[in-house]
Amino acid sequence: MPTDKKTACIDDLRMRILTQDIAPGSDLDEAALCDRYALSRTPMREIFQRLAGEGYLKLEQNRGPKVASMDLSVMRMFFQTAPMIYANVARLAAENRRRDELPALNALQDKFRAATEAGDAGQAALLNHEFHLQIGEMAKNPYLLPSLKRMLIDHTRLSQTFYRPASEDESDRVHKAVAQHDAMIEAIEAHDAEQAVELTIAHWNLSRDRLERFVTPDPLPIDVLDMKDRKHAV
Amino acid sequence: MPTDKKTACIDDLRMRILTQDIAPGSDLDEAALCDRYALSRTPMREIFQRLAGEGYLKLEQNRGPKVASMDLSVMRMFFQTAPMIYANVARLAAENRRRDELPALNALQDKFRAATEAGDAGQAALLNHEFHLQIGEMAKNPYLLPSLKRMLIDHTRLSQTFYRPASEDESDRVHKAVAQHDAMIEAIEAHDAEQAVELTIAHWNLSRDRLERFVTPDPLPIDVLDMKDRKHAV
DNA sequence: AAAATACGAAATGTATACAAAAAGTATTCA
DNA sequence: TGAATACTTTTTGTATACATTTCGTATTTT
Repeated sequence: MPTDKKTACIDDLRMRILTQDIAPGSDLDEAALCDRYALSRTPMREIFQRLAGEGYLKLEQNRGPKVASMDLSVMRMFFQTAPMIYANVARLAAENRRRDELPALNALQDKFRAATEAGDAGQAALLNHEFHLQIGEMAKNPYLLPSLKRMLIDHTRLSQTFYRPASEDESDRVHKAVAQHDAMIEAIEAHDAEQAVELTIAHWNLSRDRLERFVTPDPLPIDVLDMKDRKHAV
Repeated sequence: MPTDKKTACIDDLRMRILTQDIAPGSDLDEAALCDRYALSRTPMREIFQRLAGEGYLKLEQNRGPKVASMDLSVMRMFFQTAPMIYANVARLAAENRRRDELPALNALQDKFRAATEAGDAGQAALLNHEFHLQIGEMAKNPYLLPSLKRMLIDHTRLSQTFYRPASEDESDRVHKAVAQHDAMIEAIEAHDAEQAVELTIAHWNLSRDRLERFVTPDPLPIDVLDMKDRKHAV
């Protein structure tokens, strides 16, 4: 079945972008990717269109696809908008979830917990992504879902360091995040919208500082950079 | 330049979907559209992918594209979510608008007013769409924009009757909507976020009742429909 | 006659050849 | 040497042929 090859390619590209294996802002080489995934140009270009629609890529006339960038001006909006989207999605998920959707959420949480305990940071970030995406699906709101998905792309890319705790304090943060997921599942299962919102805000506050630090790293020493390199560094 | 043909096709399809010239839920005939717009299948399929990404179409494996449907369960979410998205976009637009973006907004409002005065309902609805889209662009928030765009698709499709006032009372509504646009421009120009939010809520409240009535039309007489036709009618 | 199967026609998906545009390179001319 | 231009190569866009899947129809079988 050749279509599996195509979805496998899409999933792999998404994963590589989320883990920053393919860096924000970098160009994609159509021919190379066709080669790598054993697809011809036509389906590969359809994949680019799809990923662009989801916000992973940016397409322009007569040039190759670019991975969505994460400049500082956009990041400001990220931190401003995230709590609103996440909280409202959580509320709707608690209100509208179906019983048969809960096992999938629990399964993701189990895998997520295992990844954090195993210290597999990349996998933990991806499973956290899927966990919140599943909550998004349970909200049953086709208008908010695209915004949530775009937020989660950048959130996951930013959080690549979150699950690789450097200190005791940061390790404690990860444990707290896992516990918050458990509590969120409970609230959603109990149709407790207010609790789900409260937990989501707490969850956001827990990660915000860590994410912000990743956005604004220590500036490079300016004097050793000429103008050209400096432009690149920003 | 053959690319103009392509963007013209996209724009025309968007327009036809927004005006319900192509009905929600209906299937698109690839071959017929290739014929109509004088494009071969490859660019036409890229167009389908793009429009699907924007929420105009829905694509499934091995079947033709379908225009996004507007079932009642989705409409419930529409009315629940719209004020939040619109209000937040308006706030951000007032905060972040650039001076050089105001002329475009004013130009759209002029055309919009002219369309309402000329009684061109379809054009008025489309220009109202563009007006709010322009506000969305001015908000500079790539996370909210996709949600706004999806809301506006359904909003515009629902509002097809709004600008075709059947009574004196409804005509008054249209005048009020035009005046609210003027006030919103003023608030955005003055960087008055609170006022922009307040006006947006009022604008929403003005149209909500009218839209809701369009969602739940009088049911068709059931006894003259057999099962097959009934399925079609819903 | 009703259900099941098999066949054919239409559609959807993919590969590839060709066309147009952009980018890179070398050559010319000052 | 350096800027400008022409040429070549590479990349991007489009058309079309072919493969695969789906759907409608007719035939077979009970």
